[in-house]
Amino acid sequence: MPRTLITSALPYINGIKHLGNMVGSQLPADLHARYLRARGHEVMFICATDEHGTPAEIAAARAGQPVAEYCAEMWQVQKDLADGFRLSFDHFGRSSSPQNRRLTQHFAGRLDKAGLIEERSSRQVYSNADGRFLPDRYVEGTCPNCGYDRARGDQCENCTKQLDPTDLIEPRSAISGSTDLEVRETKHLFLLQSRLRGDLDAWIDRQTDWPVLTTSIAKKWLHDGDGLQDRGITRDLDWGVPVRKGDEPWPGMEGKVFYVWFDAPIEYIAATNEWADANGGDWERWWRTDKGADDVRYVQFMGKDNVPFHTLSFPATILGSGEPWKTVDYLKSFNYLNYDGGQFSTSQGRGVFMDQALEVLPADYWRWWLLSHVPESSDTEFTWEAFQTDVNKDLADVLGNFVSRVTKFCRSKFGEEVPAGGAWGPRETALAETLAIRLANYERHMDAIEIRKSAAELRSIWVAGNEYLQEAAPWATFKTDLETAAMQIRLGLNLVRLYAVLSAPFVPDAAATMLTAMRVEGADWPTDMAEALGALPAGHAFDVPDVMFAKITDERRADWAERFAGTRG
RNA sequence: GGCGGUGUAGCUCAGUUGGUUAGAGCAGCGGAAUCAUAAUCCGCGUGUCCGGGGUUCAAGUCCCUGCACCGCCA
Repeated sequence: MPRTLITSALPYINGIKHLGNMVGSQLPADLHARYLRARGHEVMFICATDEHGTPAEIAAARAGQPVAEYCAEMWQVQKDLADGFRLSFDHFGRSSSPQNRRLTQHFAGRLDKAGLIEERSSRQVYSNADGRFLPDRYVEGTCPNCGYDRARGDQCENCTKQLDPTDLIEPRSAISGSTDLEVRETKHLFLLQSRLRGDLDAWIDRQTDWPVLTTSIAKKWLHDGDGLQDRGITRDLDWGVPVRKGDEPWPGMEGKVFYVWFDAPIEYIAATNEWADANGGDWERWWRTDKGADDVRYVQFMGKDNVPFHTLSFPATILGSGEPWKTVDYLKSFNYLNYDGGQFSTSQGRGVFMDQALEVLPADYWRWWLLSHVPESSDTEFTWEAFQTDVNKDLADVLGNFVSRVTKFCRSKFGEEVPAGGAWGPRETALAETLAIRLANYERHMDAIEIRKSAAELRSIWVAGNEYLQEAAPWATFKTDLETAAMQIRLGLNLVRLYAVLSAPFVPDAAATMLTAMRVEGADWPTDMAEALGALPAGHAFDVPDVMFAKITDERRADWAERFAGTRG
């Protein structure tokens, strides 16, 4: 059985993600996972919250909670929302897990042994009032260049000049506002990525089937300017993985933690370990090529902003360890989803957030629209008008109405069981042939993770059912030839079953509704079209389902457009 | 400022290594049908492929340049 390991970029813990975040990682990853499971693959689908770092500490402080407690609560919130969107993770982990702490320390120890870690001293701003070192962006002050009084320590947003925190006039802590700051000498560990440049370059060169978006970003970072830079992998924080060399203490690094970008991707592995600990499975057969992972295909999903970390930093960690870990086989990256002429914005609360989306409509509406418009080759625009017309047309009119017209016609003319009699003619054979071709196209696009094309093909498959009904016109046939009408509607009911199976990766809830209505449990992916269209035999009882997709009215659309235009709340 | 991306029908987008009359869905117009969520099906598109140069027998597709919008800068 083919085995596929799928990871979605990890959502950061400090708040609820918006649809733009989800559409570029978790949602397409889920589509792929569901599809491959339906095709009989053994799938391990992993996601987790990325919990460490300063933003989490600050968010917790704002919420008046200890950071561990805050993260635990937010993890539950994100887990519930993932469930709400039917994201079918095999495990939704936490980068703060003991498994990740152990693995992160293990990798650091290995990298050190390989001579790839160096200690370097740097001068950093320390806030006495806050009792901590401040990352550059958390030092604010007046810009020496333009006089803007809210310049950040890394850059002035007003004049865009790059700054060092010590350049700022009257610097203060962005956390507490305290001006009681001093510059202290502190030591940090650096991962000597520059030494791995040749290995990484060769590794990237081998990925000939990756999207250009992915490899071009990696190449740029490898070759531009001075090339790949060594990277600080530790921070002076409390919240994080304590710096250790594997099981050993790291002299001089007491009280420091690994930088969030060092431990976060390791959580992909650790989350699988968490899964194994919780379910009694073997996680190493997914990750260690010396322990059975040789035949695993590993696919990652992420937005384009995450590509450098997954093509360079994380591979540097893995390759540098010198151990036989699995590296990514295919990296699917996405552009951005824009919201009504601008960007989705977490800080400004602009756009639709995961919790709000589920408040106004069921998951399938969002899944369908977002996946069929996923920003694969360029940025994509979300507008309420487009969302309304597309969803009403595709889901309510084309798919939902197909199910209604078939089941209701049958109930009124033949009763609630699959009618007997009649035999296929040329029209039915032609439909089966058309569907077989379209199914092959659908599979090809789904295999290649060409999501928009997959959605378009699936929609064509739905349309084919309406075309057939329109031409066959069982309501007319019924008046003159009862047997043929029975055959036609029997085929229609079988199409409902087929559509449930094929549509499940995109709209799992609607698919389940359709299968339940057809009184079918666990339908297999079709291999022979004619056979699949005869799966429901004469006499098989079914139920007429409720309207599957209520249409979005102009009033509701206008309402939402207004509600989500500005700030959350 | 540096780097990168985008600019194709009213809208959202496809357009493989340059090659026949530039495509899809939606919207719009006309028709058929009436089983169905006023739902379906069929037919209808001469769009300076952002502008300007250039390479070529041939460019939306390559090169240069200008403009506009956008992103990233650890």
